[in-house]
Amino acid sequence: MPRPRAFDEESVLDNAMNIFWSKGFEATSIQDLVDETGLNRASMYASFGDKKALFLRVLDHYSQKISAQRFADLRNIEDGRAAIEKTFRDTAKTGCAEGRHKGCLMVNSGMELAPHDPETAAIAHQAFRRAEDTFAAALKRAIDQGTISKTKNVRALARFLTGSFQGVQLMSRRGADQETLQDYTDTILAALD
Amino acid sequence: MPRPRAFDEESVLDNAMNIFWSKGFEATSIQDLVDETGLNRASMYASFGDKKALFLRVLDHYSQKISAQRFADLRNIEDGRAAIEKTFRDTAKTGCAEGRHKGCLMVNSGMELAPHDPETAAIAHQAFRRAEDTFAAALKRAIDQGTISKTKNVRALARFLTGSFQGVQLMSRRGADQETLQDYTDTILAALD
DNA sequence: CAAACTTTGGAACGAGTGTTCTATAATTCA
DNA sequence: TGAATTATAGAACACTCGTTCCAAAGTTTG
Repeated sequence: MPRPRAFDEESVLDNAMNIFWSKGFEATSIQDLVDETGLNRASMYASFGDKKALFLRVLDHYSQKISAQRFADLRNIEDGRAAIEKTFRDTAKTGCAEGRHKGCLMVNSGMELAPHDPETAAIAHQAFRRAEDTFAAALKRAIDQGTISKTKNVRALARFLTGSFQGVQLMSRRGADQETLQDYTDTILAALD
Repeated sequence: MPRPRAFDEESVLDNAMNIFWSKGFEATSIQDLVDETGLNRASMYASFGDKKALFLRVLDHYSQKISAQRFADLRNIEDGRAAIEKTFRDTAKTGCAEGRHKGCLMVNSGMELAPHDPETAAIAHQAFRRAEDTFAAALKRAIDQGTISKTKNVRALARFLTGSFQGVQLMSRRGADQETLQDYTDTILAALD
């Protein structure tokens, strides 16, 4: 019965995500979103609610589409140590390859909003809690496989890797050069020995 | 001849710094600054120029007053390894002690503005380049003193420590609990072995 | 075809933004 | 004391912000 939508929700979220990712929440205006998504203001408010609600949708979209991909290898590669190494190497490579240095939306948003916005804080907290668990699982595999010493504290190491992952994303957003990022990740991975 | 200023420039910068530190550049309004510094709008513009100029002054102020203090031990403690350890332990302790989790203004600002503001990007870049050199100097001392293996790559390790330092600041701004921060820093320091 | 219903385009809103202006107050030097 | 000079207070500015409203357009079902 109703008039059908003229836009694809997924691609609108993609576009909105890229703006928030690049500029951050506060610096992104509704006008920016209208311009970049091609979507009309009224349609935006009708479909997604206000700016904050759209942002939370985008955060979820990012989590499912980008983060999931970033951690796919970490989950799927059977060799635990190789999984961790590939995750960091790929992250570092991507980080200094992209022309616009954007880092990771989840890290960026946590930094920008967490201290004053409990909702975003909770989402970011949960996301990295999950990352920590994923690292822990890979570490356990590696220990079972004998590529990491069983004397290591898995939880502490997982926290270290999670923090370091965010550190790499941070450095790449700040525009770190390839050499620095390489040294950084090499030393992170050497900490597994 | 002129009417003397009714405010102390240093304490105005202190107050302005705390707002920017807590809320970030974009989310801080001129009204916030006026309210918190007690300084009149006109006086603010006359003395510091526009918002961006004030922010750059604040960044410099932070660098001299806060950063310098944070890295004082790293420079001054003769025992290189102890200097590094104390720097990280103190940073982690401060990071989860403060009621309001603010992190490090230089890290925050680099994250928020670097991709779109060359000025801030350059200031942050220089600041952490200096930090890297300070870590490198401490590492060299430690190697000379025999507390760190001379087979280590000093530059790579310095870059790792600089990235990790920012990672700790990031985590503490995101509200990481003490246990996580502790595990994180312990593992960072263990990488020196 | 016509009724029902939703999206669309674009104007409009009030509030808040960063910034500037003007008049007044305060101090010092002649 | 009076002229010169600067800071202060607060109104005012133009603009952008996020948000809402309304009429017109479009599609589907009866």
